Amino acid sequence: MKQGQGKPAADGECRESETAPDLELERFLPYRLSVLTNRVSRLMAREYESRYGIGVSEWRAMAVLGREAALSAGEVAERTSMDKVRVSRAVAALLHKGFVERRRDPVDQRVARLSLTARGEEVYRRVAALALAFEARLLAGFHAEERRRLFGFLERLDRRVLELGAEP
Amino acid sequence: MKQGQGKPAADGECRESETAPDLELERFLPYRLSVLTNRVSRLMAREYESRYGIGVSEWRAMAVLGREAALSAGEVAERTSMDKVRVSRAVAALLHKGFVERRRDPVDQRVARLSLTARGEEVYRRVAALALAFEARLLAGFHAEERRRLFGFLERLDRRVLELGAEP
DNA sequence: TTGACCTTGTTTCATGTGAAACTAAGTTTC
DNA sequence: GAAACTTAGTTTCACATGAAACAAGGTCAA
Repeated sequence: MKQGQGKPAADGECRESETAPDLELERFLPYRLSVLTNRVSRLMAREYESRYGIGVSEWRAMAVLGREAALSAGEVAERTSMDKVRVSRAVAALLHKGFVERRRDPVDQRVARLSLTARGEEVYRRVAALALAFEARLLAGFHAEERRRLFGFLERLDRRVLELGAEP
Repeated sequence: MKQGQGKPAADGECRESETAPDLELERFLPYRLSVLTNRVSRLMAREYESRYGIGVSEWRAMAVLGREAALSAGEVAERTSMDKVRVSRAVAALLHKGFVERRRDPVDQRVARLSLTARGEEVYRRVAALALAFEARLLAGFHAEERRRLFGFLERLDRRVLELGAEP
């Protein structure tokens, strides 16, 4: 099924810039990451979206507010790696659903202090449990050492991509 | 900066379902994958978008057509893990830009056989080279054994997520 | 050969996204 | 103390996404 009539890249000659780079998507890291990530996200989101009616952005905001209350929108953005627009919308939705409450910071009227409501806390606990269970199933075949290594790799790649993004 | 006033989860008691699961986004695999992937994709896409005016979907379609010509849209979808809507639009854009040509399959008039044009081939070669160079920079700190391990992990996770998605 | 069904690919529609413009509040400078 | 600047968060706009409806071709059975 492979190699319908691809480019075997001939052997000898190699006209001009016709180097025909050997790029196979299956072995290309950005592609593999993208496909895997989308599958993981979709599968997990499906669960809490259908059960609790919240999307990924909302869940991320709740996840940080569940551990640390009275954050500003900007702090939520930092901790979730989302931009401020996405946070703004996620928070608006959560306010509307009654999972988050907002009060203006008395010292600086521009910032809004965000916290989970009682209902929000409840949902947070459930979704957090769901999420951890999902992760556990995902990593079921990995023993402790492998998990460490996996996270180590992701950590290194993340640092690296930030470096590369900063340079040019 | 951490632990503004989070939930230290007390120590002894644990009312009702108040198990307060310990979910820290930084240590949560789906989140880590998502953030890393988005950074990688954005950074790389920026390069070829600005230079060659093609987006991620278009690039993926070209990547498979560059190795294997006369594919149907459905086959492109399979090989790129994109759905048929995305492929349809990517192909429409590539046709418009003159990077791809389409001819109806004489045997089955429903399917369209897609191939890169000469210009498409040229762009394919350049973007492929760009992509491979980018990947090389990304993996610069990984020696061969680590790369193998990394891809092995991704492979296992991918299989696992497909299993989990198929079950329920 | 005609009618029921399936398959390929496109279009519609409702939603999510982020860059840039914007509003409101705070700070600085002279 | 008021113009100039900065910062927090929202809104606008233009575009990407995917589920579902659709059109057009193909297959199968009676």
